[in-house]
Amino acid sequence: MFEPFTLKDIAKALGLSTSTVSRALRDTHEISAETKKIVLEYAQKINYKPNPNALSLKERRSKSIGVIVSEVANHYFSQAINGIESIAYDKGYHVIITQTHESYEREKINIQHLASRSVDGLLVSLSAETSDTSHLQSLHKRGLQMVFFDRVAEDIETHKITANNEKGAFEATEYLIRQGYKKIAHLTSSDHLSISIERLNGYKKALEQHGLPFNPHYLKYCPHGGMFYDEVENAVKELMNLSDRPDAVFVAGDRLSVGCLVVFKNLNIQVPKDMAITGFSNSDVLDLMHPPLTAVRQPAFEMGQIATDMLIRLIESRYPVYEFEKKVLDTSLLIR
Amino acid sequence: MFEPFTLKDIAKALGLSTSTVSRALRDTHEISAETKKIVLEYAQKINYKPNPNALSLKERRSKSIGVIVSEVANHYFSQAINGIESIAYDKGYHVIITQTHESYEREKINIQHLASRSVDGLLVSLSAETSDTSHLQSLHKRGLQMVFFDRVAEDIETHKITANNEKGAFEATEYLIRQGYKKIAHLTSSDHLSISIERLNGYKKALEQHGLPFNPHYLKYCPHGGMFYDEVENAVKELMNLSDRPDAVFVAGDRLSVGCLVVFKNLNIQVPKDMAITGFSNSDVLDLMHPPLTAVRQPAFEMGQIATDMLIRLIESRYPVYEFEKKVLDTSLLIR
DNA sequence: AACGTTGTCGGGAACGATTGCACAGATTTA
DNA sequence: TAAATCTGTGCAATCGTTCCCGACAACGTT
Repeated sequence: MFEPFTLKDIAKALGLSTSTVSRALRDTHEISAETKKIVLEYAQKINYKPNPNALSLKERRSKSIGVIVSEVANHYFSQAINGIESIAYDKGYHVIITQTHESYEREKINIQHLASRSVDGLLVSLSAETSDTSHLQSLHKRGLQMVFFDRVAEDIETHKITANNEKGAFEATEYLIRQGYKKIAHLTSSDHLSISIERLNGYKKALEQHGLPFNPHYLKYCPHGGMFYDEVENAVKELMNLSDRPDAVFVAGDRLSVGCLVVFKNLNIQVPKDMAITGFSNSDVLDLMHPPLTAVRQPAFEMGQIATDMLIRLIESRYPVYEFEKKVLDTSLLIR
Repeated sequence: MFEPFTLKDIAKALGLSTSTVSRALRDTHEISAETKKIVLEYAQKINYKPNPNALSLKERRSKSIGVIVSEVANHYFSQAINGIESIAYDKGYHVIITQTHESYEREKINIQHLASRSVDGLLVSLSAETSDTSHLQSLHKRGLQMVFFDRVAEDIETHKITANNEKGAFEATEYLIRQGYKKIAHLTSSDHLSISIERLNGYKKALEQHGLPFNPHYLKYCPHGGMFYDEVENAVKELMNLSDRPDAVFVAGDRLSVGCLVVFKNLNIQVPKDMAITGFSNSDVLDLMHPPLTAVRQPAFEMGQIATDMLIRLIESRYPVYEFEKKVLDTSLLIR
């Protein structure tokens, strides 16, 4: 069995009390310089580390934050996680990552797990299936701090950080229009996700501004965020079988963009001859793809950093916070 | 502040003692059915969850395992993590993921952090920079259970799980040979990594078996596992500047394979006209790449599952274990 | 000589949950 | 009827750490 050293071990070895050892290690003024030196040296020698569970129990906080994302294999999220870790480690916080795989049930379980005292706060990006946020509501009401990033819950009052989804979607759609496409479809995630709504708005606005009609048949949802291949394939097939078949598609997510290309390939749909495509994606191998994908890129790393900074400020605030920020960062259109 | 409910809260509300409440929740025989019912209903109502820190302190274990990988953005690792989580959750373990970004220093810090009592065991894949494993050795000697996967430490006696790297490398190299290439270079990670050594052996064996000489100038290492673009670019440039320039390259890793394609593209090296390429990769978008990459795929998900199962068996074993397994899983060659 | 200061240190309670033990009251047994 | 057994519950110790109280020297002051 793995038995780390405790204060008691040091105290016994040095013939002191645990309180003296504790104080020596915390560099209290009431311990003599000589004792401090002895204790510190011995602690160093055996590589003593305080038991974090005991500390958490005593301090009633764990110095760790929980992160809920749909998938770490998603480039947007893995970049955001890197941003999260960069800030959290700096401020002495541990990061616990959990994945929902876009499942509402999994999200509930993960959040319950994280909430039950082991984390001081939550960094949340909702799953595609989630429309009811009461599991988060109740925890938030009871005082668990949380900050939303990317996929935010409108009905929970706290800090939020998103990309400028509407503008990004507008630019991507406008790019397709400028390329000469007139029948532009929109493939997106589930309809209740904040990012879906905003991106749809940007898409509609671009159509409107360029005098193109919005065709409801051109709008396809994937309620599971493209987690299942069939879901994407069916959506694409429905688009292709329309009598007034679209000539381009604007895709609203990282996983969907890749999934869409795979479906096109499998269905032998030539891009961009049969169908042009542009979409949201943070993949770093976009220009290696065939066909290359013109994409809207979100500042994922920065979003992770900002969200973490906001959360830690909430956690460490000595007074309750009633003013909440909603920060919106610009996307960039990578043209290929 | 977020103050979860405790046994004391329930006891006070119901006019019982904490011990009675505790026993009622654990369904001990010595509590009357009536009391149990009252306690259970109330606990359910307020959604009581025992404080995991208090439990860890008492039980002297945390029911959580730490995972050390280089990057979650790497498809091999993200798939392995999914395998790890699938088993761990089933058995009631929490998973804490940390990234080294191929840095030895970061690896040491992460492992120290995880080890200091908060995890019951470690699932380790070494960073590219790591050659000295004494930071793991000392913890292992003191009884912290660990299982290595993919990048293993030869000098630590415990369970290990790897892909059949030698065979995979052999097949990939042989594939290039069968395609008619005769001057095959090898781009790999740092020289001390177990996977590098094994893959190099497979590469050499394939050359030998087909009567091709091994040219040391065709062998290029990336000590940081391709974390820096320059590292890969320099290696590739050196290969291209050789008087007897290679006509193909076998790449030994996921990140390197992608990195190599990016460099080729930036240097305007046509694939496979100027240079053929095949390598280890678990990316799910391989056949969307331009050029498509014939790749050796590792059973990442299964490796994660098996490693986790091994680790949990070690953790929960009532007797010390002295017999250790080294499990080797076959790779598959995806030809494109 | 009696008192207050100051500098060092130890004792013990607390954090939340579990559990061996004690004990009251009810029931059964000798 | 008294003793033994059984039920249901509470007390207190424990895990490792911190921190409030004191204890007790060795001083300096009056």
